[in-house]
Amino acid sequence: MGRWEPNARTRLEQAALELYVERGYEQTTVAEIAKVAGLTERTFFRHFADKREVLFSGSHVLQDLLVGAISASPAGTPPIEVIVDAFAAAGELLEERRAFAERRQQVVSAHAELRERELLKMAALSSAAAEALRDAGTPEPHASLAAEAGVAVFRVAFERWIGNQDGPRLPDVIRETAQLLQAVVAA
Amino acid sequence: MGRWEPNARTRLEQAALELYVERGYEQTTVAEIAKVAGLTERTFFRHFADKREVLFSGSHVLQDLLVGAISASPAGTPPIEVIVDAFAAAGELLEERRAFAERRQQVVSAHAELRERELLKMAALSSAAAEALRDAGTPEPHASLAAEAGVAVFRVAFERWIGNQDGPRLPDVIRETAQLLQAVVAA
DNA sequence: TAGGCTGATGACAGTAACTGACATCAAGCA
DNA sequence: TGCTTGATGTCAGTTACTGTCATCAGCCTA
Repeated sequence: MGRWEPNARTRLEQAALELYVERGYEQTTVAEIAKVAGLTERTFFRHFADKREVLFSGSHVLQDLLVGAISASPAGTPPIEVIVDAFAAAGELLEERRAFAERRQQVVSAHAELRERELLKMAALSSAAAEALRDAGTPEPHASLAAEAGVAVFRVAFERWIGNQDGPRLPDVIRETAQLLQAVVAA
Repeated sequence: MGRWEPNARTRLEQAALELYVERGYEQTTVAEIAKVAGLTERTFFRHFADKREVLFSGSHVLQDLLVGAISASPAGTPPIEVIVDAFAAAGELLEERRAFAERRQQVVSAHAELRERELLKMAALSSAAAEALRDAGTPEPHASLAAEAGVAVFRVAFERWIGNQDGPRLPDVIRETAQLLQAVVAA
């Protein structure tokens, strides 16, 4: 056994979500989170840049998944198709963690500070997707537009999915929403 | 003459932008901004919710313009057309304030905290646009999708416009970008 | 096996964003 | 003339976040 309990980072994440749910984000201090995790405030800030970031460690996983899917798509596929497929693949991950996603989303959407951070993560997702598209040969501004369109679809699809228990699976909602976007934009 | 110099709010905004440009956002304290404006830190926080917000008072003007344009559009117009026209109209405002917009954008894009806030304002713009579309009879999720598509177009168009001195006017860049989106999504 | 190095943590002091409570005082109104 | 109002100042307090130094188990190396 090591000198310290393992998984400090994970313990902090769990403690934070727990407390944010129980008593709200603003009413929770970082010192409390650290204490529940058996650590100190200073250690919290060694693992996370700020009080918000502790809820967003999963976003880089999503981003890697997205970029990987884009890079793996066969050359010559239209960018919008590449993007929608990639988001559908990433959506699979969330589908598998639906209970967690729901719990987390309830906290995030209740606090402007956290919504802000989520938007920043989405913007990062969009930038990364656009870069992956450019690497695959799509020029600007088409790459950015396809990436932004993908994020728009994801946003709307996610909201429909999260608010509709027992509804269709997220990847399917994403594909369906993409078709709707196509109709809306074409009109 | 009143008891205090008038336009406290405007003075704070100008002082803040000035200092953010000169020495950077993080290196500027709210106390310094207030001092330059001839006020105290406490008064700053009576006018603006936080250190970021002082750069974003213009966003509600943009939002009002956008919503007004949507509401004024003739019934029966396809939502995407309504949205693009509305953003083009809003773009006219920025075109007229290009020098200011450029200066301000240089500060905002240099600091993650400020980019975050800008994304929140964009999200608010999207929500307000979607609501205006719904009021005009467009059902969900079409209203949200059209609004998100509009924001996507605006984002890409704004970036192209700001980075291209002597290029076409913002409203024209917006319309052109909208056509590109249509092509990208249709593909 | 002794001794030094490393990396995660604790302890502690400090800065600055933000808030609540109360005081001030010119202008307008009764 | 006196009351109310609204924008401001003052001051004390909380908490997010940072810099710095100390600690110490496990590992590596001589």
